[in-house]
Amino acid sequence: MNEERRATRRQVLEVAAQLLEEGGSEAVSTRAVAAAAGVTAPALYRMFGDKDGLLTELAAYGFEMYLTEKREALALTPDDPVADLYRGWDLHVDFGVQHPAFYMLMYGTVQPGRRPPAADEAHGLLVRLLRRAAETGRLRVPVEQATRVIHAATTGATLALIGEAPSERDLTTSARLRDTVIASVTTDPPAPSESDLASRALALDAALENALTSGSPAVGTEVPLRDTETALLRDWLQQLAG
Amino acid sequence: MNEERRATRRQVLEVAAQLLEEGGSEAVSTRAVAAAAGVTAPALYRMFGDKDGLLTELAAYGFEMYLTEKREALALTPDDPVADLYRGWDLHVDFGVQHPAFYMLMYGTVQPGRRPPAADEAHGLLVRLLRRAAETGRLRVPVEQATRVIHAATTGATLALIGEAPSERDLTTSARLRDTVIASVTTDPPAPSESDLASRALALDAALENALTSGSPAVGTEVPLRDTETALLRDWLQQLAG
DNA sequence: TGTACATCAGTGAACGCGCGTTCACTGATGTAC
DNA sequence: TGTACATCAGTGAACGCGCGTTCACTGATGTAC
Repeated sequence: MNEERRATRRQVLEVAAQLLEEGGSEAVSTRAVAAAAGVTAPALYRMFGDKDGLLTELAAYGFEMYLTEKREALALTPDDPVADLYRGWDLHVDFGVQHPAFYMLMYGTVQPGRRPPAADEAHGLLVRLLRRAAETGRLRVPVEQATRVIHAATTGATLALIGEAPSERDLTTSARLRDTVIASVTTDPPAPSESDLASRALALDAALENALTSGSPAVGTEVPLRDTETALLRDWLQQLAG
Repeated sequence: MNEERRATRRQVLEVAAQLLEEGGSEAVSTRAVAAAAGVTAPALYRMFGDKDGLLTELAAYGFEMYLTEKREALALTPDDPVADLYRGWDLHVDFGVQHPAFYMLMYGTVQPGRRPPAADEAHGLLVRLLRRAAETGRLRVPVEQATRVIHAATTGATLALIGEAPSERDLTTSARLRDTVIASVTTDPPAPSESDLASRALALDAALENALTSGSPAVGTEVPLRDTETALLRDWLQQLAG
């Protein structure tokens, strides 16, 4: 009954999630989870290996919850990737405020240099958004830099909100920071007449990146240059962008 | 021997600080601190009340350390408060990177709506800096708003840096965010010819705030209006600023 | 179709540990006469 | 100056607890003949 086992596992995670939301990360002990889920301790160890395994899966569960909650809102705007950046910011902050304990499990830095994998997935989501913006020439700086800046600012805004008592929370701080930061890495839609060297170089670079990393080359995605030539070209593009 | 007791207390805090820096907050248990400091458990309880008392004093000790480290760098620039904002940002981030465990004790949100008092003191430092900027007409938004935005962005940048492995840390992210955010709340030095309504209104408001809250009125700091008049005036100033 | 065996998720019970905290007591210091 | 007493920081030892984890075992399920 593989099916049944997966259901039990799922239920254990739901119970753990509830404990986390109600009592913070301290409330999530192997014993508390096992007891609340009506499961014996060794059964839990068989499922998740050890406590760390449980927490990792719990973080993944939280990320899945995030995606489920925001599914429809996450639909991409066809021709305005920058608008998606604004929406992405708000969804991120909103999730953090709604689920502070989960957010801290996913984004709270426990040890220097160690990030939970769920945060990586969320990071990937942001990178995809920014790559799309770069492809349409809306990015003023390289994707990597934009990612770092937006990530730092978003988590800062969210954690600051979480740290405040619910009564004195002020969402305009997040909105203000959002507008400032996103504006600083994006450009207005380029008018056909004007030639913005930097953003066009970045747009081409993003397209190259995409073509090189995507598995199966579709029409228009083959790079007809040699590897060394491509590398040199991308180096020049970076220079034009800088 | 009150002197001696204070020295012991100090030494216990130093030992606790060392444990914190080496092993993170988990390493700071009452037993571990007592043992490492060569003190019995009840002695430690007599000194700090309970574990929470110890942690609170430890956070305060960390803030004191911050001030000591940065003492000379914190000297204010006489006529450019905005430059001080830049410097303050860098000092903050630098401290966080140098002392991640302390930083997380001081700024890491443990429970929603609860902030350690040491963070309040650091917050006060920022408010003072911004009030000075407002007084010279260099602020584009009210002090309160500027504080929130800068605080969120600074902690976000610092925590992001701490979360990265030391090898892949990139200080330009912090610098970029710093420039963007500070520029968004400040203005260039006002030229005498142009009359920037908003920033002048804010400058007057900041001066009023100062005059009202400072204990002993010095020359030029008395407010000759009635309370209700002052309140109305400040309301108008806020409107002009908005 | 029936029996013998292997696999393995789950059980009941316990392991040792480090934790925060507190007990009854000691012994040094300061104070009053 | 000397004695009696009060104060109180510090001692040695223990409290009970919840923790992560593991033991030997059961019993249901699936597989081979």
